[in-house]
Amino acid sequence: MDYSTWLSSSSSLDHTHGNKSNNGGTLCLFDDSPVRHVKKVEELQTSSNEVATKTSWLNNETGALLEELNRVNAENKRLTEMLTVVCENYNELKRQLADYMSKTSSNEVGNAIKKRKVENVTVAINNNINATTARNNVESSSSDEEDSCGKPIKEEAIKAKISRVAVRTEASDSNLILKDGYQWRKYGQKVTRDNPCPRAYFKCSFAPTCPVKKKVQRSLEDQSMLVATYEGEHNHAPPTQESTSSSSRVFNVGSVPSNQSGPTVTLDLTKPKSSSPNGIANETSKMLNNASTQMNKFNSAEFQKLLAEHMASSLTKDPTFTSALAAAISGRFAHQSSSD
DNA sequence: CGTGTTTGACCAGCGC
DNA sequence: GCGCTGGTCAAACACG
Repeated sequence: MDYSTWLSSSSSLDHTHGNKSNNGGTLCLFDDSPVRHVKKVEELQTSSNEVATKTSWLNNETGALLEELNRVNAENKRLTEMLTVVCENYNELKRQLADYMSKTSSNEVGNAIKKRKVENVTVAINNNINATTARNNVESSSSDEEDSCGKPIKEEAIKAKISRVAVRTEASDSNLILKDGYQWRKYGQKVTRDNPCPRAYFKCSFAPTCPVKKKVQRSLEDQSMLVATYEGEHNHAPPTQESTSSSSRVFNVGSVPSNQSGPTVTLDLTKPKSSSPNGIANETSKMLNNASTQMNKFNSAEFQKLLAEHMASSLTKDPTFTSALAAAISGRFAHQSSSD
């Protein structure tokens, strides 16, 4: 909205003579007694001053917001650069780990290393990669993983995007259902050897169109933690919140909990120790998730919407501005009606 | 009656 | 080959 045109229009009144103005055409306001003319002129002058003050304030506010926007953009750029560096470091670490694992397997255990154990390592690597990059749309580089013998690892293990999420729940809560925005169909439950707590098997309810599966099991160390292992990627959008809001536990993988009193949502960062490359990578992925969340917040349409709302709110909440605006509008209407 | 869950049976991979 | 284990199937069941 361009208040300056209204301002110039208001200031074009002929105050000194209290008479008809040919260029503005605000005739009807001044076809009255001289005393009332003076009063109206004074009122309009006051309104005009208020609008001018408000415009000045608006300009300052806009400048401040633009400055903030520039600052956020610069920070965004800096974080992107950091992200690139961290990804490069992580890839280097992963390569060193692979080298170390292959050396270890050939030197210490030789060719007798078990295929299942190698697969476990692969899964661990995939976990870290997915935790680090899932929200940044960086492709997993694990597709060329090979075992100690140089053979390609089982195709499912490579193709399936595996990620692991730990969610804190009530220890007394016996069911293994946790809502993550998608709908799941349970197709099995099994007690595994290494954990007395049963493991539940779920398929995406869009199966077979959507191949995603998940396994949910209580953590052996902390039974209040539900560990969900996801395999594959959804090829469809999650159902609307309305359709899934019946559950008490709704979370987003890798996101900041929206409610402080809600469940603690973490990626499963507990397994590898921080002194190991995996541990470092996990710490990195944790930082990246936070950074990514912040970046997304500033870049999102939601943030822009909030910005616009903040500006609108700042204007409408100011009583002097609204009265000045009303006066200016009434003056404008008078201006138009007189020119007709 | 349709949909989702439960649970015992079955299968495949692996180690011995 | 056999047993163990994890994963899946499918009939029975529960529920709205």
